[in-house]
Amino acid sequence: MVKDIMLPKIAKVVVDLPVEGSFDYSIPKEYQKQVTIGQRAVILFNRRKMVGVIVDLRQTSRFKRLNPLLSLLDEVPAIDTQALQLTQQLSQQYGCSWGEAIFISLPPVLRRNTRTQLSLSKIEYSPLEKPQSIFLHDINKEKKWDFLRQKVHETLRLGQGVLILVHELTAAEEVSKRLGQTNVMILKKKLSVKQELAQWMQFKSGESLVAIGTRSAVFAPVAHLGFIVIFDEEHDFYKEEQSPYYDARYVAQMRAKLQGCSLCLVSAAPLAETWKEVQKKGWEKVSFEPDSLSVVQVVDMSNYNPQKTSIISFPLQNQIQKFLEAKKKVVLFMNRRGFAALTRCNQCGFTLRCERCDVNLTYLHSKQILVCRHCDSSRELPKVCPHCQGNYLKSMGKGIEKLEQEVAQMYPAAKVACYDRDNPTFPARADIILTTQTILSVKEKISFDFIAILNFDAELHHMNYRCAQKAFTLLVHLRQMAKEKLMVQTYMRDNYVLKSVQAMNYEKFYRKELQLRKELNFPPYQHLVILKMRGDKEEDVFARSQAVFEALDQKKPEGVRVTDAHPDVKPKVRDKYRFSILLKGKSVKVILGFVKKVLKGVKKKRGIIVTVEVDY
DNA sequence: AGCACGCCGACT
DNA sequence: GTCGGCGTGCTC
Repeated sequence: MVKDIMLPKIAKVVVDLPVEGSFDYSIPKEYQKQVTIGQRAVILFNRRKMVGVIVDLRQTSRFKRLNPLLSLLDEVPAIDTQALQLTQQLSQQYGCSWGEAIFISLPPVLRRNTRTQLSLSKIEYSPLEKPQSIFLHDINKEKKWDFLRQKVHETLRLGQGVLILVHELTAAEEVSKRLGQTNVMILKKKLSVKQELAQWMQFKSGESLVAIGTRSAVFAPVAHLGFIVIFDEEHDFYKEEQSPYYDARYVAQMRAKLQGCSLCLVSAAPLAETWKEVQKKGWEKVSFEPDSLSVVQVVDMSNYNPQKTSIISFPLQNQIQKFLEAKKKVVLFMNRRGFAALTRCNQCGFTLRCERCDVNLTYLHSKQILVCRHCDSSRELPKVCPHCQGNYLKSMGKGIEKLEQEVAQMYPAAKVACYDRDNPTFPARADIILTTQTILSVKEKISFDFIAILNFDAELHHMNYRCAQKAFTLLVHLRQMAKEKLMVQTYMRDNYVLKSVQAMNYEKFYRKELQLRKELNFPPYQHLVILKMRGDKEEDVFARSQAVFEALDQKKPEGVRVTDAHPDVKPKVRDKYRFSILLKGKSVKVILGFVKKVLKGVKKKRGIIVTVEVDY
């Protein structure tokens, strides 16, 4: 009888909805002995059958009438207490409900009404001595792998697990190969329900001790986690594209702290945020003798190409000739995909545009189609002008496919090919490769004799506080990939990004970059919360944004800055007009709390979706 | 998120 | 009179 009183009667349950707080359910007698925190249960929520997660157990509830738990789905908690804490922190940092955070951390199979028979790891493990935070400067390929191999080996010897995050799946294969461990599991996308479940259980049971994967792998239930590695943290791929817009790098750091495990960031050109952390928080910096460095030659285009006649300057032509004669590979880098950025009728001036996004369509010569860079929709190139039926459609604005034709004409003896997201097979046999960012995905595997960046300045002209960082990262990586020479064509030869890479002076870049971030109140000194609003009618979305802005501006707490409501970088995508408001301040928590309060107070408007993003 | 409740305009 | 639009609020 006494025992019976101690059994839990009430379960606090959260669901995958944007609602704050948990909900009380009575636990039927037959479940009271087996119920635990972290199990999933089927519940009736607002007359709907849903899957919820039990986050607490109680004896009493302040509610009179409770619905019962309909059934329990797991024998052993699907989510352990540390993972629950992690998701709670995630919800606070990225402004979603705890429930949404929990469900985003579960693999899609477990978000649904599926039963599991999980078993927990019974492997013996030794506790950690002292968790380390390591920054591994990726400037010596072989020694980098030696270091990581040894670290991973050490961790496994203690019976602890390893989590490795990569920016894309192709890199996972390479990492797995380099580590040469047997109990490695790559978290692939697009698995069958059965496979996905099997993979999840292999980590829970300790059968696999090393998880390698992209973004969502940060939640992999690796048993006795002892070591987290993040490769190339500077990639945008670590940011989730849907709400909650979490950042896997940051979540990994939260997880390391919670779990008391070691963390290692591996990067050739880390984020300024990381550089500061390493200096200020006394991270261990591991840096080896750098591999031999290629020469950097800067071509000042205002001297060599004042009339802007060709994107390939004379010095570049000379170099291409020289390398081709020596039977060496040439890579020409330009960050513009496709053939033409603009297709217009020379008779009536009609320009081919995406109706749903109001942007010019990009012509892809390789696929003979026009694509929209915002919504990815595509259509065939019309034979005649849709407006005047004339025969004068003309393409303008060079992409790498157009360049391919020009270069092929200039060097008829050379084999020329494109490598970008539209031509994704690596042209191994080409003499001259025209490429975009895509080239970075072969960074670990291939290097080239000569790389030229045709239009470096384009990298610096984005309206984003991270653009200098991105340009720096790009330059460093391309310099590493070029065995002999990196050529940079620019009109801005005195820019600090270029200067720092020329001198390979990391300190110089980060000092300047951090100073600018500080002056302009950007991360890591202050945090950014971006409010995005979208809807069908431009006036309505703007009116709502304006109303939200006014309310924010009126009640903003001390030290928080709010910008006007302005059209987004992409003002229209898929027929939805988009506006944003930016908030800056020292504490994300304070800003998010404030934003939530204000949004509750401002009148809602039908069909307008509001989302919140942090630090991007 | 989704679903009910409730309050105002044009219809058999 | 009432059907149905949409703004508001709640979900244990």
